[in-house]
Amino acid sequence: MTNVDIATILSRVADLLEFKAENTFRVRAYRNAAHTIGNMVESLARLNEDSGRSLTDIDGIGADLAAKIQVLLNTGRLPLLDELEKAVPSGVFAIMRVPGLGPKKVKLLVDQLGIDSLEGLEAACRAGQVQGLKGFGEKTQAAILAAIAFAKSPEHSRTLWNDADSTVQILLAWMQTCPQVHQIEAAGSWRRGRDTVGDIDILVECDGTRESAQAVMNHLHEWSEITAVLLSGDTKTSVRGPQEIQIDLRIVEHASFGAALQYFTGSKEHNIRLRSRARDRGLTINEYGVYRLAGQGEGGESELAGKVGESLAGKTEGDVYRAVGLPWIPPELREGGDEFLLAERGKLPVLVTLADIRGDLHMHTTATDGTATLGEMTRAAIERGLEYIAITDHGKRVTMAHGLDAKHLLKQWAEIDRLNASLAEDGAPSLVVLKGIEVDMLEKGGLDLPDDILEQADWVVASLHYGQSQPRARITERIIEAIENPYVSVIGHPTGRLINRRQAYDVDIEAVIAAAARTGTFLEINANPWRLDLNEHHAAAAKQAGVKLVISTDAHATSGLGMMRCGILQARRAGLESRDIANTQTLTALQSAMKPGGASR
DNA sequence: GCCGTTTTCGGCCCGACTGTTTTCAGTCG
Repeated sequence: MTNVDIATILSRVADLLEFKAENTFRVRAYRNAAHTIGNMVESLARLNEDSGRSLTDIDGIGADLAAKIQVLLNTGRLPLLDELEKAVPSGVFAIMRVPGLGPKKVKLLVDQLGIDSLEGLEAACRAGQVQGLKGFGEKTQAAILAAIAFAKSPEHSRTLWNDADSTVQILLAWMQTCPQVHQIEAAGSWRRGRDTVGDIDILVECDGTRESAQAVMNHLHEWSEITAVLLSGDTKTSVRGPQEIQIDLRIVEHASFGAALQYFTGSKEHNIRLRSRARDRGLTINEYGVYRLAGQGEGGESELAGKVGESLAGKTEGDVYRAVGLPWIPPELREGGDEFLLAERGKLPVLVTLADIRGDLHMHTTATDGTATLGEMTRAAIERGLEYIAITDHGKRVTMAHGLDAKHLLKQWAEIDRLNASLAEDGAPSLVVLKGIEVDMLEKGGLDLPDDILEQADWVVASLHYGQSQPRARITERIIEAIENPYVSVIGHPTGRLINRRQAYDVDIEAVIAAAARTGTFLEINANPWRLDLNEHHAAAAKQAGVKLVISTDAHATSGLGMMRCGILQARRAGLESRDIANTQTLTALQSAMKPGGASR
């Protein structure tokens, strides 16, 4: 039973409890636990074997959940889940996912109309049976039909960060042409740098009059890319934009901009913790500012039940965090994990930035499946201000990409020698090109090029492209064998996931990290927006184990070098600092940090 | 169901928008 299995079961329990209209805080407890466990790298099964840590040491897991997880680990089943599933029709899950339908409304539909599937719900709406129910009217019934149709149409997976970013930039440019917009920021998961983005959240400051707010919202509605206005009130509107992505716009005044940016950036879990912290201090935080709780101030009683008096903070995010005794927390860390502990102790990491990066150590050319020549990639790297790059075309196993055999590889390396010589002609070279290769871990074990060739390389990326459906133990064994090869510098995209397209292969990532730590092998954060592999949780675990990471673009064209920023965001979400990343170092420092026996000794 | 130098019981983030309502519940983020 893996962490993900356990998280899935706890999450299902939460869904079922929610449907049964159980205590919302009980539901939240199950969801929190599922969220925490799903993101943990350390396996619960193993944690259990070690007597060092117990389940209740995990934040949000108390005696009851610990006992239930123990039962799951021992038997693979959870009696509570079995019991709940007997009582609730299975189609309820699909119905609960229809936007606009929550537990209360779904329960009414099930109890009153006996609906137990999405199809049943659609039929009932068409027959006009829904609009008679208490709390349901004509509009609700129509909205449900529209929501079902939307849910059925194309795919509604989350958008890759890089794609969402394109939309964000165009949208911001459009909104800035509106004279009533004083200040504008994109927030939400885009600002937190998540690998995928669910919807785009935009925050606008205007002068606070109703007319200005309406003008700003109208301006968004008039954007040519808008296909539907989902809702529109006094300070908030939601629309459907390019590729059906939802855009939420919120309008506030100057004095509230920081508080609103904090609120709108999230995550939800982070905000719940921040606001709880405020409560502990006799304060309350909303998107308008920080206020003293009623009855807590020294200035006498107030008629208001909640906040009293003037806002104590709100112009900037820093003010809001300061009001609860914390330093400003970078958006990438705001996931409701250990960021509060770190902030409180003054131990927040100084996160790596794009400007820290000196080299790019994974890219392809026309020699295999790239679209730019060696010379073109080199020029593009110089234009980006890089100090060194490694050319890492595919080894021969990747036949689809015309992978290089030893003869062709040596020919490319001779060409690189000549290129480096010409770059150094006028004194100090502006850029050094490393002779690299991306070797493949073969299905039967071993690599697709012999050691006596790899020995001559400056930089060796080892990746697994084939035999991805082999069992966990076999895949893990292949990767560890590569890690133990003295000439392998780094493991490329270590889990093989392609976001929204392909699951990661089944690998014991803890064992891979341990082997990398033991041998001094680097692990890659592949900056390609589809990959972002290692993910933030794995990268954080690698750092914890003392492994150095390399952020590489895996560029197949000159434009691909620009994806470095996506890898940087991922590294920042993992809490990585410049010193945790090998390619923030000078080439000399990088080469002396490479593992003993490595090619560049 | 979790959690605690104010609490081991009684709290648990907070507000906008909509639709169906004669004042608010449900949903969402």
